[in-house]
Amino acid sequence: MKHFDSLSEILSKKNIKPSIQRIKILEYMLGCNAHPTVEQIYDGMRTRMHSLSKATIYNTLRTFEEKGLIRVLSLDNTENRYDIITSDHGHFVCQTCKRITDFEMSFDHIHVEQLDDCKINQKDVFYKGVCQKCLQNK
Amino acid sequence: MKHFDSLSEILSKKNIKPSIQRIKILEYMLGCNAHPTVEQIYDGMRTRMHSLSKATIYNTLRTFEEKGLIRVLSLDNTENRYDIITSDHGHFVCQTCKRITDFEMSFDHIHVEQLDDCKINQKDVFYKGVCQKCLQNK
DNA sequence: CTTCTTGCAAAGAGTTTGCAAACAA
DNA sequence: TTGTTTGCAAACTCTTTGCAAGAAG
Repeated sequence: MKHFDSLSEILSKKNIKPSIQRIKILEYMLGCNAHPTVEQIYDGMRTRMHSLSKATIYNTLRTFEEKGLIRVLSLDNTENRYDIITSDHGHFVCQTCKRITDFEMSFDHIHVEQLDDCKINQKDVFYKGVCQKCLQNK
Repeated sequence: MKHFDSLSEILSKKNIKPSIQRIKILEYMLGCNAHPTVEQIYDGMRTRMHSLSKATIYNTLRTFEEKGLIRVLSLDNTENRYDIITSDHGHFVCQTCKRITDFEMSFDHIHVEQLDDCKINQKDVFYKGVCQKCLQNK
């Protein structure tokens, strides 16, 4: 199976029609292990795709989110960051360099009795602070 | 000790000069056990305080955040929500009614080795889903 | 007097939307 | 054809900022 086909299949399985733009954006998100902003996606993709509109990126990312392909990280009401959903993990946000690092953690043993009657769709853990690199550069 | 004095003292202890507006906003935040938006604070306070500017609320809340009095919950890049900092707790966000409920949880036993070299200032846990009430109303 | 705070209006940042053209089924 | 997606520009929402007037010490 070719690379391109598999991307296309990921989309189809989620009931997203696989347009070129959507495939390329998915490819970008999978290849990029940061947590890019729309701006970064836009800049990063324009080298290879000349006519791509930010509106399309916004729309595509929203579609992806609705279908459960990505997670939107809204950290401080500035730019959103986007994260391909893989396994359970927490996010560490460096308040200095704004970089986000994933860290492994399982949510299984965090049981909250108080929420037994609610339907829980998503669990997010954010730690905020200063990363090692920025601590050293002070 | 009078009520007003104690509010004023809370601010002074955090090195925030206790202006009328700041005291009133603090009072509102303490009395309100929701997680209000700026709009809600504005509406809620105007009944008792006629000349109050939104800019002042924004500025005050930012000051409060910087001094560690409140926490800003940026959930989806729409309006921010503001939370008086008390003890450790998680937040459950109902995606239907948008209400936020606190739930008790301690972060102590969640140790992440990977982050040992980082300075962690804040830990946030968000669960998102549908609350009991909204599940019933379907 | 000097400094900090308030309130208004304007500016700014990020995101969404309306619509015509392009594309796909 | 018929419906969906794209791309541009304009609109929109929330937040911040500049500045003059006011309050506090």
